[in-house]
Amino acid sequence: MTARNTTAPRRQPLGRERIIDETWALAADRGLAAVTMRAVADRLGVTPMALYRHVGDKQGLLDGLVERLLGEIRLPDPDLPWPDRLAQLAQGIRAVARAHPDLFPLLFARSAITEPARRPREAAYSALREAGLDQTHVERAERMLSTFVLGFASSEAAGRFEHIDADAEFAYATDALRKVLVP
Amino acid sequence: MTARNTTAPRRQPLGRERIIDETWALAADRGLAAVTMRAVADRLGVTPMALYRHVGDKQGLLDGLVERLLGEIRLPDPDLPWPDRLAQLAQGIRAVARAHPDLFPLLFARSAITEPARRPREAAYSALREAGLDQTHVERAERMLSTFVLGFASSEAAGRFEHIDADAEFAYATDALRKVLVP
DNA sequence: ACCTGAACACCGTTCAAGT
DNA sequence: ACCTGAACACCGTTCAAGT
Repeated sequence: MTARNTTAPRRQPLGRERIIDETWALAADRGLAAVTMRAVADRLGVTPMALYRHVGDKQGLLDGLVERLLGEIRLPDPDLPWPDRLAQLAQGIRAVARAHPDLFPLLFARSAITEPARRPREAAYSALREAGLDQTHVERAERMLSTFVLGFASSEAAGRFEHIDADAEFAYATDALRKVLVP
Repeated sequence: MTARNTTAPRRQPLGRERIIDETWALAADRGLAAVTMRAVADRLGVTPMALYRHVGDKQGLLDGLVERLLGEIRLPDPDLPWPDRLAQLAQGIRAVARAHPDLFPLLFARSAITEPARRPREAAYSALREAGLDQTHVERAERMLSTFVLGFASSEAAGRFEHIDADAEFAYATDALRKVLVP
């Protein structure tokens, strides 16, 4: 509420990177609801209006969070056999959902086609190609797997699998799905 | 913006049912973003404060929308064989997602355990029991199927499967999933 | 080019008061 | 019991102005 950074006014120049950094930090310690143009500006010791030049608008701020969220997904070790790579990627996505339960739903609204979603998707493609699928089947299998994994992770983050052995169930289901998609 | 219903002041008594009716209508023709305590009150010719006694708070309004959303799911014809019942239920869920794309994500945040989610879930249970699964496997299969169907429907509503034959892909994936879950 | 100040048109919610 | 009026503490965003 009171002005911040009055003793240390603008060390670095403002810019998208620094704004998203602070947005991410704010979301991490106060939750998604606390992410407002005003609050982010406050943390940067700047007027809300100053942000508009760099991030467009509020949605631009959220896009920044989606980017970071996707960047947080640990990519699988490329030396592992392909089934392990798929499993590791899926676990990486679940881990992000658990670490950022309130941010995770943002992935459902705007994801997939955007650039930052490419790296995890390519990791899945690579594993599925190595499994022997041709390109059309690789793409379809990736869509079905990611749909299930995102759905599962969202459900988990929302507490839908509260009293259930989610680890066992997830392992079982992804294994079964994989067997169907990769005959 | 201007006062409504000034010529026809409060015909019926205010109450949760009537409030949620109007909320649903508002969401249908102006979108989820237009659903505010003030706008709903305005449509009812009443002060925003009047709503609090009946719906608790803003979240109570959204819970009402979730109820209606679940109520919109067409339940399968009980005379059909179980695989068709499952398919019909899944299509019913997709249909709701397509009819209310901006409301549908609400289902992910708060669903499953709540009472209004019971009817579609019971329909799935019934089909899976008829397929010969015991109760533990019925519940697990339902969780996995609903996770996939909700994820697929959300993705579709968000436009993730824009240039893809979603019908074919959905049929293929749910069929495959069913074969795995119901051996 | 980049930031500020003031303003506009909103929000959800509390609280005391009216009937 | 049920609703209102006024107020509080916020929002995102526009616009003209400053440097």
